[in-house]
Amino acid sequence: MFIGEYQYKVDEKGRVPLPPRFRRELKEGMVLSKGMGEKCIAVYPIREWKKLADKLAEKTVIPANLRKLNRALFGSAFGAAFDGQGRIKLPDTLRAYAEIGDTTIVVGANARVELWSEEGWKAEQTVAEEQASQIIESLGA
Amino acid sequence: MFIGEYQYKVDEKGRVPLPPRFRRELKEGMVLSKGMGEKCIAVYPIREWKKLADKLAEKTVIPANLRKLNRALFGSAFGAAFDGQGRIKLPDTLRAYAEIGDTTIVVGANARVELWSEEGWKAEQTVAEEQASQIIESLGA
DNA sequence: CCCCTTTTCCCCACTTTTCCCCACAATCCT
DNA sequence: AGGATTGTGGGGAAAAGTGGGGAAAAGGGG
Repeated sequence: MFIGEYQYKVDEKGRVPLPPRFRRELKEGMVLSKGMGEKCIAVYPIREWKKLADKLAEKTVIPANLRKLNRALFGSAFGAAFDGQGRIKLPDTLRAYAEIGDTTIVVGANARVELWSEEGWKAEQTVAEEQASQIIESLGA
Repeated sequence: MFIGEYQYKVDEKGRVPLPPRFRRELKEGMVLSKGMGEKCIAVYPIREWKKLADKLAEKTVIPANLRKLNRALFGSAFGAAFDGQGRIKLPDTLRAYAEIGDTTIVVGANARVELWSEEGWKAEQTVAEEQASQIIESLGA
């Protein structure tokens, strides 16, 4: 389970360190892809990625919108691994898609990790909180 | 069950002691997150947090608002544990969110604990009292 | 086909931050 | 009043963030 919010610099070579707390779950490898619907980079542990891929493969009848999702997911996917310092390299295409400059916000989102630009994360946050309080109360917490 | 209201100092390193009475229930670990809707920090015993997380994980759905909830909840959540002196460290993002300076009010709220700024707690209290009297009367108490 | 240029990747080193432990002072309970 | 527990502060060791240099690989031109 990934939780927390961290800010890191992206160096001129496009490298980003991930929080040490996240590294254990990602050590076996990870897949980067476009965030579904949002302007962010999604980071899946290799195991979670496979589960996701299997779920999509099961559906023999594929509605058009799912087919689009398929293309967006797999077409934009890159494998990644840590260097000796716990950093990964962001592919230029994904970095441009998420509009990440020389700083990024790393966000734990349960089964996956997300990388945001500062501006994008701020905007997302304000929208999310209002809905969150309502749903939580409906869960009885 | 957490009850009572206590005032503590936040030292320059962002550490806060929790009331000794609370420590037994939190000894196995805790999760800090934004008090959804209110400007405070919510502290859940690890067991309570997992119950909440499981309820969300059940829903394999993809709706955008649930995705956003995931982000708001898990993104603002941080694991925490006591140091040798019964203190925890407040993450900077949460501390800023709750506008907690060098003093905080620790409030027992049944299944969870809440950390407030002095001003925020005062304001919340006056509002809460009015509503409480109404609700109690409606219960015939 | 070879060599030179450019890029990528890996490793090293410095600086900063974090975490853990110790110590003093005030308070509570007996 | 005495002892134990708790609030508060600070120092030191360990880990993490950041940047840069050099070797290996890839690409292009002679």
